[in-house]
Amino acid sequence: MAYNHQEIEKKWQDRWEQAGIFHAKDGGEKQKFYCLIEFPYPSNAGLHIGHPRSYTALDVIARKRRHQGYNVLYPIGWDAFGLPTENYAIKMRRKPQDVTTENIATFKRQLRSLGLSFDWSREVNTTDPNYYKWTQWMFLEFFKAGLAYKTSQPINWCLSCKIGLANEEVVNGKCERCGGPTEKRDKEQWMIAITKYAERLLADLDGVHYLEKIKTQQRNWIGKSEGAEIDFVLNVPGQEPGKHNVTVFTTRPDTIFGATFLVVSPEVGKKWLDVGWNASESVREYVETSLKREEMDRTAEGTEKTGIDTGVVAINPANGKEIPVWIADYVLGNYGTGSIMAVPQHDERDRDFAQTFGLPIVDEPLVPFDEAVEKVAGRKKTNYKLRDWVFSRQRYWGEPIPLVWCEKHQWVAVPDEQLPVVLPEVERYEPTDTGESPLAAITDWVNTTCPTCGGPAKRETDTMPNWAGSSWYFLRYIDAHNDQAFASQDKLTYWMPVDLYNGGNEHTTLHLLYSRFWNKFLFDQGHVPTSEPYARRHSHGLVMASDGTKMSKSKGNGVNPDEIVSEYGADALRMYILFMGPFEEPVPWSLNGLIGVRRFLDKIERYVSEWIEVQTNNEVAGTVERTLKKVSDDIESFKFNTAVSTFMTLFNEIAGQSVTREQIKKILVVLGPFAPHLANECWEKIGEKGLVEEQPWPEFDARLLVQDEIEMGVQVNGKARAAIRISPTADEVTAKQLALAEEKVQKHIEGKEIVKIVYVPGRILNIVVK
RNA sequence: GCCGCGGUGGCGGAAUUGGUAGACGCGCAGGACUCAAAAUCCUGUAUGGGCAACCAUGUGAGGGUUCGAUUCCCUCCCGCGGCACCA
Repeated sequence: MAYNHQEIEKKWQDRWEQAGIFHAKDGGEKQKFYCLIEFPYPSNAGLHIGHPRSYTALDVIARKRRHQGYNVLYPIGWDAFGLPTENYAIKMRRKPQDVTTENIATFKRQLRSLGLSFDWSREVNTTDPNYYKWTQWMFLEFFKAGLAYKTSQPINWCLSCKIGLANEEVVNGKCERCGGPTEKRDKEQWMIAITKYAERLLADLDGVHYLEKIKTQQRNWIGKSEGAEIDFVLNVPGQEPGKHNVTVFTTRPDTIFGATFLVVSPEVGKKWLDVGWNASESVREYVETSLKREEMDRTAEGTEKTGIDTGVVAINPANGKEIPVWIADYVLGNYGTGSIMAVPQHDERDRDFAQTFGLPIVDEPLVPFDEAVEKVAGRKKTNYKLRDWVFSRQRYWGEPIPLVWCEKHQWVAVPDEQLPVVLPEVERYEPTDTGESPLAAITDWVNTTCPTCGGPAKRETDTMPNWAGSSWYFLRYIDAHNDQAFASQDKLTYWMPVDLYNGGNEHTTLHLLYSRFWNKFLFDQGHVPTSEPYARRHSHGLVMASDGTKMSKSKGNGVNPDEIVSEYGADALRMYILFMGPFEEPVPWSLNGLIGVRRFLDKIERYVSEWIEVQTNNEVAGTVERTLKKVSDDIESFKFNTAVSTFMTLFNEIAGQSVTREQIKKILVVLGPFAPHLANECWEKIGEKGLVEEQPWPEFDARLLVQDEIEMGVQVNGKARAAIRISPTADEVTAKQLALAEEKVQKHIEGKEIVKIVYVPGRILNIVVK
């Protein structure tokens, strides 16, 4: 018989709530443990079956820590600004505010049904003015520190979202959100100077405990490279020789003798033209067309190299030789100096180019790096691939940027006491093709007075990207209802840093990098106590559809968590999602797999129902202890799948016999983090009082962990031939005797000479014969 | 191209300071219970042969080290993720 999950899950969820046992205390004797999952984006699609993977895994850890006596903070909130909601609201002709409220209610109901041990009293919502007041305040801190600046620059413009994107949001030239094409547009944008922190973001990775692949990915993204800047004197036709020069960046100054031409990017070419370079018509045309080419097109794999000789000649400072200067779009305008010295002998791209255009390739000897730099009067220079963060969005559903433009005083920060600058509620907020934010049309709101001089002024109408609110939410959980500060210093000092943070790999170079930066900045301003926000970062794999492909709305191959919970129960979903495969890997969903886990839970329930207390059961004492230890260890190493299978093995072994009260209690406590509702139900069933959650994590009896007798393999010439029952500490003579007594062993050594016996106590005995 | 990870039954996956490969679950087959079904329980389930005791083969391919290799080394093939003309 199956147990009634709907009844018992509701029952225990209510009891937990009444007891308030998941509320973290801001201080006290206990050691703190701050456990964090990436807060969800409450889309109108509702909870995705993948969400519980991360949440239950950390729920298991959070619950275990509470048993172990920690003061655990496991909070939850909503990252609710953003495009999908806005687009949906536009389509439905509704207000994003209302849609968001509804979506959050749905998510909340769904998450609550899973029995996660969140501290709901600290719930945060990035779209709540009481929250974004502080997001705005922090932005102004960046502004006041000179790290936020407005500049006109080519940005990635998504044609269908009608929005400017950060570099990180453009994947293969396409919009990361909608997959649509992007183009370059010149636009005034607020930027935040994350590049000022490039070195620290890189160096401080050494001091945090992140999965190695996460560190590697961040390192690559920051892309540090050390080299030198070198000046080349130019001779421009029709101009006085030596009047101009060009600076190149290279990581290989040691190859400078092999430099046979220079290449400047079309962007640099444009600058030259702008200052009056009298170039040929074909050069102008090349610059024009390359600048129009989409990034994607320009950088795609296998793209034929294009370029044009400028007629300008440069002098190689190493050997005084004249070399031609070309313009080519394989050189990027926004990296290094936008110009390079081409060494076809040592660089594949330069060689390609040289071969395409018949430029010389010479093999010159290398000179030591430092010597080369000195000889040509170069300057050592470190460059990073990381770019400054495009912080403006021309959309409605985001935090207004709290700045005011005054003709006299230029950009002026809205004073603290006037924060938050509340997003005005309006009827129309569709994006515009002009690239202007919809807020620009609300003249009542836009027109204001300058905080400095009281004269007429206009509000900034761009909003922040949704990475803003998520860059600091972990700080707000610490003191979610504080209206004097984003959080009190005492509480921040108590809780920071986050001890364990789990989230998706897709955020490694976005949210994870942004929030590290944001926190470091706040640290420098004296607002937070730690330079790094997260002591440890782990990640989970996606839950795929049963055919191994990504779940998607259009394919209709998704799984609805509500249906699973109502039909099979939260405990079954929790335990299955942990069991389905290694936590860091993507794993396909299998309904049969889930049903199998549910069968196992029924088996537990049956076992406990039929349980009759016995005074001793030494038979299984070791098995029980080893299960507890293995499950404990597996939780620490994120091996939830084998933890679940260990429980299955245990129940297979104790089936048909009873265990003592102490034994069954320990089992239920350790089961608790995985299937908390059922564990409590069983706890009550065996006549125990209170909640499983109030029990200490069981201690293991080390003596019971050791088996006095094990089955050990016996090999002949490395091939398994028999197994003997033996003490794991038996001496070689005993082991040898037992092994040689085996019929199967005798058969294989008959008539042969024993050359050697390898005996590893408790592991193997190998008889080598010839 | 570069960086990282991986390749194990029909399927998801276990096992690595080198030590009986295939735990656990799914699926499948057979049986018990039942008038029957569901549920549950029991048995079997890498492959080939004997079709039972057993023998041989077997962790992407090929070499190597070792008493012993899924695990370490070399060469190669395939898949996944990230970066991608960053000089």
